[in-house]
Amino acid sequence: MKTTKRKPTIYDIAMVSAASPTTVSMVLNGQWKKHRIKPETASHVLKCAGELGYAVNQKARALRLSRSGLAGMVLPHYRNRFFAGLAESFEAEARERNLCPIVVSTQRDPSIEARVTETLLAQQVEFLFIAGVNDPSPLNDMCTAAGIRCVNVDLPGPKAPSVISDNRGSAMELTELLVGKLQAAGLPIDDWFFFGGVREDNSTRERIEGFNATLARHGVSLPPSAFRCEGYAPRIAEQLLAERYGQLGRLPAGLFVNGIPGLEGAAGFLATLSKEAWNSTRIAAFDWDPFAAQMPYDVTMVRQDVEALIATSFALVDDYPEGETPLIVVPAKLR
Amino acid sequence: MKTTKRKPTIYDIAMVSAASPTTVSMVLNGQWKKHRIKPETASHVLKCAGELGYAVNQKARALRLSRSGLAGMVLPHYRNRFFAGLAESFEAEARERNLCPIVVSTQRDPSIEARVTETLLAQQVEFLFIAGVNDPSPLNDMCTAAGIRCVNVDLPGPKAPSVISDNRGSAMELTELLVGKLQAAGLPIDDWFFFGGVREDNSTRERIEGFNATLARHGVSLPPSAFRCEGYAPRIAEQLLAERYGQLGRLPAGLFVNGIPGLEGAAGFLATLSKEAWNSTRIAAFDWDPFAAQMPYDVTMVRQDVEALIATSFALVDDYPEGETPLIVVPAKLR
DNA sequence: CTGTTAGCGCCTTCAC
DNA sequence: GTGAAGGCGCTAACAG
Repeated sequence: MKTTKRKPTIYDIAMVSAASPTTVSMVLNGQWKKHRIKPETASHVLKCAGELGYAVNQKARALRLSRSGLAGMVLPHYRNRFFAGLAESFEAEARERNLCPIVVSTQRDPSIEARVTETLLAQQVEFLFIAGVNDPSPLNDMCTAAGIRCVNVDLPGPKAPSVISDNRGSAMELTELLVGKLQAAGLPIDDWFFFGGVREDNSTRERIEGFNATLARHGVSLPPSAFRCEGYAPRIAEQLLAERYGQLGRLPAGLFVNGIPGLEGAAGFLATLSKEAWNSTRIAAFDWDPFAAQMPYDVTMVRQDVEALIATSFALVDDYPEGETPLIVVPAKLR
Repeated sequence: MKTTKRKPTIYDIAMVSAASPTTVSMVLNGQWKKHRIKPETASHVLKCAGELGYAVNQKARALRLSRSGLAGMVLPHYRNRFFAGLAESFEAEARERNLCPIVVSTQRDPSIEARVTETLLAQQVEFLFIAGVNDPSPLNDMCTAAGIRCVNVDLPGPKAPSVISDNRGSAMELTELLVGKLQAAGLPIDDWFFFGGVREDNSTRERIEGFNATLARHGVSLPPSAFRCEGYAPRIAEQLLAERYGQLGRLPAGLFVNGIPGLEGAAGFLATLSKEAWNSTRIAAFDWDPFAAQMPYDVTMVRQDVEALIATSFALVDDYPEGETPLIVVPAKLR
């Protein structure tokens, strides 16, 4: 076994195969047909390359072609099915296009978001997808400054094209479904608690709007106290729900959990209750989790269509609306 | 706002700041102190760089220095807390070292595993961590052929240094704990079903050994029929459990679920049962999931120490045991 | 059909 | 203190 320290280059292959570097390069790129290189030469070169264990140095190729072959994506973390799905769809689609996916998590920390974006841009990624950050605009600015295309995924921003889920529509559908369940169970339809997420976030705002719109159609209007959106941490949701329970002396009939981390927290509190308590409530949640679906209480979740989100984003970078920042809305699915 | 197509280079900065490319390079690398460049020159260069929105081209730097600044990791997916945790710990640690993390998922598909590894090697990653693949050895060979260090994370292999969780020890602890719970509840300690995972996998083998060893200490020996390890898919686990339930007409007293996807499937079947059924069983599982922890039945999970796994792996690439392939075992935590 | 040449953007000796 | 020159590995004109 050769234990050469240095990796073989096309010059090594040229040496061994007694061809010129150019010939080797063309053969390796499969362009030898076009340049009418003798098949025997080609196969000989290929054989030598194989024996040397040659692999292109993408760095050098990238420098020469000024195409890195890298596709970048930033997202907050992988700890739930939504972001995990985004990451996996992104990777699959990138591979499909012979790009190397680089996805990096930011923990929703603006300073990490900036650093990561900088790193990715320095690596000359061919485009950047931005998901679940605090505010996409500064990152969008960094990209345009570097002349790199970017698209905001699932959170809109004025500085770049955005692809988002139909949060408003899904919230309406979900609420409608829950109202039906409450009525069927003989439970009141005007006794709700909406919690989790961040009020300023577009998705939260849209979901609240959809929720309210559907309730309004049923003649229900909720007081501000029925809404508590104070962050993504499960712990917060758990406390908020416990607090609400303390105030009412029971669970609200309808629980609208804005975000799966919130449901995680809520589950912690619900686990302390009895079956009777569970029977008197119906739960709606964004997004979807396989374990949550097996809980002993009634919970209906919305699964965002991550494949569509990613596919649409890729279509967008292919056909980039230079200068414009359209907002594309993708429907979600109910579970 | 400048909308130059081409990204600025150090030559652009040299032009604007009226210094030479060398000076610019040294300033940008923070080596100007060492080269006794005038502070005013330095700050002026820095200012110009900022105004131009300059960012180093890592491709070019990598080519020149033959250091890519990239750290690679492959894993099967992000859909559970174990792999999500591995990915996030890896990223954090890589960032700590000013490396750009590239983690790619393979869906446990050997052909994707090979392709991904090839891609990562072509990108000149400085080292590669390999987790949750089918068989690490071919990938290890690719790495050594390319002269790139690699370490197997949580699955050992003879071709590279490996860092794994103490599956045997944790399984023993977990089993001991479950036996205690069964005894306390007046349930039999010789009525078990062990399912999920893949028999050939090292982790499964180790867990079975630990499980059996602890039971043996309690004078219990299980028939082969008590073990069913036929894959990682939740669906399979669900079927196996349902089947076993059908055979016995009830749940086994002790359920040992090998892998969180298995628990996901098991949850699906358990959800169809009554509270009485739940009360007559105690569940043990690898690994940990926040929702599973809130289930209405008794489940004890092992949380693998992903931070330690990653930290140990990084230590290993720093101080690489050239030629040797040690096996380092890291303890896990019970929950 | 194949070889020569000139960079891609950056860093690092070595002169001045 | 600063600048000039060469080359990392690869590719795409051009010449032969």
